[in-house]
Amino acid sequence: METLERKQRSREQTRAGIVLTAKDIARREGWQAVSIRKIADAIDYSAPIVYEYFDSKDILLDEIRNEGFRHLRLEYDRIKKVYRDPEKRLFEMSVAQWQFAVDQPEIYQVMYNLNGAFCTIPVCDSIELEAISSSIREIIFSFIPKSKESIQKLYFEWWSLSHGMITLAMMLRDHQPLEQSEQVYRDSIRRFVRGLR
Amino acid sequence: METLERKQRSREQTRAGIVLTAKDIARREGWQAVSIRKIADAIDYSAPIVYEYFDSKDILLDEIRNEGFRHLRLEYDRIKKVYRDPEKRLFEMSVAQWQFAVDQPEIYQVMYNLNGAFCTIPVCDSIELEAISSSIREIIFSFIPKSKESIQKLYFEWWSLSHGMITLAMMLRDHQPLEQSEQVYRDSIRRFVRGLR
DNA sequence: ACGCCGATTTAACACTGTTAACTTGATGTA
DNA sequence: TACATCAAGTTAACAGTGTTAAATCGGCGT
Repeated sequence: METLERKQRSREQTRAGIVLTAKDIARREGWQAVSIRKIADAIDYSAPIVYEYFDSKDILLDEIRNEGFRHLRLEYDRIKKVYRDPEKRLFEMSVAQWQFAVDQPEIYQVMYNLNGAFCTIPVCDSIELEAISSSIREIIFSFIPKSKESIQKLYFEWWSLSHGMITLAMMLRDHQPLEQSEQVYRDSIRRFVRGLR
Repeated sequence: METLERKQRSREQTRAGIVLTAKDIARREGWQAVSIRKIADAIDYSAPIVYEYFDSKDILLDEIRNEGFRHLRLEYDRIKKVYRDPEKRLFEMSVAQWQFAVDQPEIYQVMYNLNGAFCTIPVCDSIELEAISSSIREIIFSFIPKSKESIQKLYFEWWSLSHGMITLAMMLRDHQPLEQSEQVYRDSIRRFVRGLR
């Protein structure tokens, strides 16, 4: 008989396969084209098998979303290790967020329910998101120690600026080249960070 | 026999009814809950009737989206008539955009494919959007006459700031009261407008 | 009375998420 | 060897989706 670990390993492999193909379909055809049956076909199983790994499509999407936030958090941790200057840190984190959205747009979409991606589980409940949030707030605090409310306000401003530019840059990508948008993004973030001083 | 106008009037009424119920369902249950059959039921017709007025769901959504942009443009025109100072104009237009998104979130959602709303017709192809865009760019130009590229850059910055704050404020509404977000919005827009000077 | 025409509906197709019921093959036991 | 058990996986079904072709039905003119 096969050992229990062996079974578990194969379980984790098919689980990973489900997540992978979901992202793959989303990347190529958009999230509205992602269906359980299509995923099942791709991993050579029938549809109900997918439900052995994820209780619902919603939960699958939530998993992918949190995977995205986790990835971003790891990037942030890496940046925090490399740079000590809070200004540099915040700038590099912003750039990392841009790069993430450009490299894996389908993940960014499911994180914020953009462009046909739709997960009913509230984003704000995500622990991963909370980790990211406090990570950024911490840095802002580290160079202007103010009240919780002021930090929250500044964090909201930073997030809005970054998120707004990313989503609009995606939307206008045929109308305004991404490199140009990125330049504006970097300038704006730099100005924002300077403004914190 | 009924006159042709009479027929046309009733046609336009049911057409308006379709649009109205679509928005109504979206407002109460979200865009992912809007279906042709549900709309048809609400206006006491069978599903195929809807297709007499809109060739596809996509086109219906596009209509609603453009209605939204048109509404916003009218607001902008009104503001331009009331105020002469470009700074005041841009500020009031920004506030109008905020108010619009708060009052009719379902429209704002379909305009930008947010939260389950999904229309495959590219937003950028909308003439109404173009009208709005040039309206804003015109104002920015009116107090800093620069090159087309610079104006486009500033417009992109303004739009990102506004759109980013609106979408995140919606997302965080349970976590951070809308009134507070609006205050931050007004402050940020004011700063942006000042910065143009 | 008949035929036409336009308005409207029914029925169908290929999908969707999701679940219950079934098959199938391998294993352990008498 | 024969039988029971059990897990893995499949089929089939339900209610819903967008969309379209075919059928119905009522009123009008001839």
